[in-house]
Amino acid sequence: MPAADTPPPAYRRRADAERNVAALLEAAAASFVERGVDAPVRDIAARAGVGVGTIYRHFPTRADLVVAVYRHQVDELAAPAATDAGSPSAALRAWVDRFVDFLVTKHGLAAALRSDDPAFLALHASFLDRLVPVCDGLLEAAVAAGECRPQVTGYELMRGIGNLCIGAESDPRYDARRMVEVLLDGLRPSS
Amino acid sequence: MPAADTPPPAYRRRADAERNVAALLEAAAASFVERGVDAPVRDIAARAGVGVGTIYRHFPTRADLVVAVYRHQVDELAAPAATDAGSPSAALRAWVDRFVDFLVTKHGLAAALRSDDPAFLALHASFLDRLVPVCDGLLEAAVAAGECRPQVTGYELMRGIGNLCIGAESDPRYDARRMVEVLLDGLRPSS
DNA sequence: CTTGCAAGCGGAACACCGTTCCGCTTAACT
DNA sequence: AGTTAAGCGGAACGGTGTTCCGCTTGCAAG
Repeated sequence: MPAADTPPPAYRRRADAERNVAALLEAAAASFVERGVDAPVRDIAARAGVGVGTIYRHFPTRADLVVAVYRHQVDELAAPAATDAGSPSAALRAWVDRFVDFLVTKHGLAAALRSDDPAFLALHASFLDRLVPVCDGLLEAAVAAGECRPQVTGYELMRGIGNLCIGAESDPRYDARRMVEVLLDGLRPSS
Repeated sequence: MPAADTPPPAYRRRADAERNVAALLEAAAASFVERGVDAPVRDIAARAGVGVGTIYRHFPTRADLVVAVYRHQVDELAAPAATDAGSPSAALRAWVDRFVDFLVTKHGLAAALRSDDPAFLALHASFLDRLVPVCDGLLEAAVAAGECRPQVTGYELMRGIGNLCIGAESDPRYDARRMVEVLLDGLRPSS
């Protein structure tokens, strides 16, 4: 499975291949916006002006494509917060807000993270490997400061937040942000 | 769309049809356990010893089949609690526990409730119509007693709980029950 | 018991999807 | 210009949901 995004891949890729990968990433991003991360392979290929075989050559599994499309945004989530939040729990809340913003704007991504479809398996691994340590660090700091009860692990918290974001984009009566807030409130030490 | 479960359907159904409906319900229930509520139509039909056309005749949409299979359990959830819980918030918690138990033991049902697949549309309506009033009543009582903050609607709470149950059956590191507990804790009045 | 009819049935057929595979094209280096 | 293999396209396959229509059969009337 090729890196598919990092500019210097050890030994050069052919120029047309490079072009196709770029076109595919752009086409996939557009299709994901319009039809969600389950957008049909053929649609993406057609939009990029390539055959379906070309998709599978560069992105053997759907997860590879999704990861590549959202690589930069995940990088930003994995990076330390730009501004100081004042307290460990405020820092946790700020990060969770960013995470929710990311998920809520991606059709079907939150659901894909919970899918047992083998094509999405690598997605769990990739996203969680990157983000769970961040979440865990923030959570443990808040716990150490006595601002959170140690009820859940960082992993569980991320999964719970991800779950609360599922379907939010198509249900005007459901406010994922508020639900996540309530979940975090549930971690506050009892009076 | 036939009632498919109530014994007296106004004008009698043919005896073989009645047998087939019963066989289908049994086959579907078994398939749902083994392969989840997305079990292939052909599998269910084969198991019941009927053709696929027969499924669609009695259950035009997958939602109809799912609703029929779980009808009794939903009825129980819609019925008032058998025992007095002591306080409105304890009653809410008890009911939520039952709801979670129901969802967690059904492969893919929680996810189906969030699916935007048109075949599942009627599922949202049916389940929510039955259960949201119950949840709303319990929640409002708890709010009135000052045991819950009025942060969310009964609808949102049910959606949130349902979401927290997605994928729980296949992830040993994730405890849906505990997450739901935390969510409910988030509704307690702040110290 | 025979007959007529429509409810009901089966499964072929169709549309769509992910995925694989292989013969052809073409970039890149000599 | 020649050589080579990386890369490409899209036909083909298997699995799905869904529709459709000719045949079967329960059932009631004669």
